[in-house]
Amino acid sequence: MDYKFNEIEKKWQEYWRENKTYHVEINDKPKCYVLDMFPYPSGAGLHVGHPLGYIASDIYSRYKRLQGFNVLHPMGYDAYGLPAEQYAIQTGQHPAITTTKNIARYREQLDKIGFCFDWDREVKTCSPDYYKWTQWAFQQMFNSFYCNKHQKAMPIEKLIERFETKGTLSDDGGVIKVACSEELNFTADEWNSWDEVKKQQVLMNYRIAYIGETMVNWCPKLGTVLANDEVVDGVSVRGGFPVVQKKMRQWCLRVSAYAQRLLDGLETIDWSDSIKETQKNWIGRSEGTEVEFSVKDSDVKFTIFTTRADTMFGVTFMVLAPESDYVAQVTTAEQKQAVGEYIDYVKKRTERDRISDRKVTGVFTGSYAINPFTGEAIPIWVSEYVLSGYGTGAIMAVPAHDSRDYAFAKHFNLPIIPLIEGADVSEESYDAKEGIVSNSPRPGVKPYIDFSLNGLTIKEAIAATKKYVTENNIGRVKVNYRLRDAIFSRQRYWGEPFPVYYKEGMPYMIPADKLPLELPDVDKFLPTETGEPPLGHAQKWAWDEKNAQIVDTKLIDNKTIFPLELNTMPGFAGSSAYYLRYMDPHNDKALVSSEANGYWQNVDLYLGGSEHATGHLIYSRFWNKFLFDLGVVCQEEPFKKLINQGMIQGRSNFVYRIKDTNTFVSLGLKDQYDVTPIHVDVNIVNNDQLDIEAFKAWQPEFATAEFILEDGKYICGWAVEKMSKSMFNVVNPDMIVEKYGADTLRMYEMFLGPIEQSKPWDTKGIDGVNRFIKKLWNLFWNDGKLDLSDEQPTAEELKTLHKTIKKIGEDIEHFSFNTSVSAFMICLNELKGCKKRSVLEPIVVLLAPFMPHVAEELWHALGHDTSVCDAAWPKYNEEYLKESAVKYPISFNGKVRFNLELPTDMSKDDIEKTVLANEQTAKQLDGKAVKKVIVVPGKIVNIVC
RNA sequence: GCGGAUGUGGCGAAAUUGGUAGACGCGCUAGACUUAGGAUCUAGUGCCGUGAGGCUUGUAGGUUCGAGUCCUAUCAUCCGCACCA
Repeated sequence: MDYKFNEIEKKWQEYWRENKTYHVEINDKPKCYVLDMFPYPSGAGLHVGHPLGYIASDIYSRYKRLQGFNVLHPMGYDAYGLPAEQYAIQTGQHPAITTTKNIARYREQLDKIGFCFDWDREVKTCSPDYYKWTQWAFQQMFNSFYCNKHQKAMPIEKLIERFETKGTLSDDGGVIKVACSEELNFTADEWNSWDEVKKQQVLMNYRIAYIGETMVNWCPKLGTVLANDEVVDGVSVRGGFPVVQKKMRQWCLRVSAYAQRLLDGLETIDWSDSIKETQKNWIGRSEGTEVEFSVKDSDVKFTIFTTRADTMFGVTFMVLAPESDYVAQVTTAEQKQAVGEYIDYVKKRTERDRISDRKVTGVFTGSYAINPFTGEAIPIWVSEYVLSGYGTGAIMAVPAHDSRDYAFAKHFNLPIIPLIEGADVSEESYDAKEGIVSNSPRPGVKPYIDFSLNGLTIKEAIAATKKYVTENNIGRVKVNYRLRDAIFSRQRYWGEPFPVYYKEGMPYMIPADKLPLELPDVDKFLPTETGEPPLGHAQKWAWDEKNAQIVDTKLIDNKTIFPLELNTMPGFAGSSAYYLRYMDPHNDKALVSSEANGYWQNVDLYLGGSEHATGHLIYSRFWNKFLFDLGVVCQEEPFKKLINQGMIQGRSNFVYRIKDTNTFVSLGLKDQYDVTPIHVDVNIVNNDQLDIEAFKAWQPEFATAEFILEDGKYICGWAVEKMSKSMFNVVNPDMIVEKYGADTLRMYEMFLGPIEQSKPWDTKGIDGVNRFIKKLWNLFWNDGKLDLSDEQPTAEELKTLHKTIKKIGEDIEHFSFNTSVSAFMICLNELKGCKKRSVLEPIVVLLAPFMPHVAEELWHALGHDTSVCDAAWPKYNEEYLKESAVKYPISFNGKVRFNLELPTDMSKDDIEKTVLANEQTAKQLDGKAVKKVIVVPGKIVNIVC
């Protein structure tokens, strides 16, 4: 019987759909949650790289199910975002329409591959019953603040109560420890005297979702702000447009409050080292000291941050960031013009300029700071190499031990004082954190304070300085993070609307029972002429506070009818908690019920690309931790284990046209001519051999092409490039499915190599996998009928079977799917046409995760009337795996080696005797006296002579 | 500059974690069956050498009876962070 994969695949895909084979509900079995990063449905459809991760997770899901787990394996769409909107602007189509179309196309393509998704749980981030919960979470963040003492988010009411009774005074007499944008200090009386607007302004300083006036990444071409992870090398990730820094009022999420927990959490989860490292870098924890400096002949004091508190005696100048508020305070009248000019110069420079040329620039403010350790007056400079956004935006410069300070000192001729014994700073700074401190204070200098670091190691000196600074109240120990708050507004249309209206300039949340606030229709998607976001075009986009409803924009009177927020949320809003929604997708009372969350807990296995390391995977963890603080979810980390599948690159093919002709020369002969390589559609090339007729038909200009062949063939050149339409190297999964079947596609994608590695797609080799499936298939059938015997298996057959059961199970647990495919091939070779039911039936179950359609067909042919998905994973028996003899490598003084087969149960003494009695051993020994025989049990025999 | 990962045949890759390197597949060679072959089957295939034999896991050392695997340097490629004080 022929292997008619398209009939089989169609038949079982329908069967699974009709029988709801993959539908899951909470039951009393142990759970397993296997999740793929949901796709963004672009217009291009899926290429062969997209399903790689889906196939791997599908195999794992099916395996876990066969092992008796209740497996949640859902799929959905991340449907809001910039590309759909850019497309809408270009084509005039509503993004909702193109998105719906794209989703349908994705679904069609996914269905052909035979995944075990529970489609009843599908989510789309752009559908109102989904984004209701995105908006809800945002409102919870607005109504929360982060308490650093308890290290968790708390209701803002608690903070208000506190302000009403104690202001910002904490129990220990300091300022309350809460995450904020700016440290405020006020009494209860002051608080109580303020009006509503002032109170709201102050609260904004503490809310987890807040409006902040911050430097943002503004992308003029896209007409929107972007988050830090959406900008690379000064250009936008989407589109590659220039990005400039601009101060704007924006919604922000206080992700930075969670920096330490985001860092600590990494220790508890099973992710790859590289992605953990990437997140650690992104969070950028740095432990240091803040030290207060006063300005000479002035009341101004300012604070610097340093990780090298041991270098206090080597400070020779101070540097402020150009954006720092201190600049205006310390600039003297004489220097005012120079500083002003410098700041104008810095403003003109973009992020990109700064990255590309690292010129040493700066200007003296005219003021001097007093070093609290030496009493010296040291000049205060302004320079762009100090960043306003990190630390305090001000540094103490120690040119001897910091290369940037060194470059600055050399350029402006400032003094350099080495502080480490033996450090030579004549050519470059000594940045290493190793050595013994000296010159602290310098010998012969009258001590300003009674404190010395001389003779200590750097580590000890840092600790000693911290202690001194803290005790003498001139500073404090401080941990800084590079992680910044996430900017949460986008001046775009195609995103979640904020459930917010404005009264007297302050934002208010629309009532929770009125959610979702649905995205209104607009006729233009471009920003309005006034620079307002596209929602400014909406006809009905005002909030009637009294009647709690949306009304016509024209009615806004700012008394009872107020304007609604015009910005929308960014792409990561909808993708931050979608894994929770899958647990309980139709619940309209809660994001997820506590029953559903209590059962499914969190994601056991998460598969997706590593490009989300500093975006989605940070935001999701933050979002989940916030919901954890609220008590909405029971697990602090959303994704227990993460696997980053590699990218599938394209393998492009080239033809070589002889210059100024329409003649093409085959690869092997091209060096004899002056040729231009031209990308050719990989779909008309087979094993690098060009289908000449198809090529002529491909594009009109090639219709009359002529060819110089080698061995009667036209051989194409090739290169590995990104898979993209413009390279003509996109391979579509449907085409593979059509030609070879879904099972072959699944097996082959796994066979390509380790799941985490990036690799080019190369259709060469797919025949090998296809051949395996055909051979396997033919083993079962004869003359269109199942043809298996009930004979007992031989010891060899049992060994092969049990070896395979063991191997496949271990491989799946270790996500080593490529070796599983090999193991199946070896198994088939070893069985040598064995047609015994007792051997083949368990193998069908082993194959079910990999090639579900074939397995299902065979399973039913074997007489089962339920799905193979409901079978039990076979257990292997160690008994059958025992070797009758083991091959021992034998060496003589490490020089000569050969192998000897010995029974496994032999004692050490017997092994020695047998080895020495062995003919080959005797020959090798050649009369030499044996000094020692070493036996490492089960492994090796050594003879020392 | 800091950090992470990877280097094995013509190609994709294995290697029970320190024990006969190159499993399995592709490709290639020869043969069989075929009107035909982009079908199927059989055998061979790391490199050098007619040969016995020698060499071989980026390079150079080291530990070990024994190293692809561990240690130390070094080179190459890829990725993340980066005037972060």
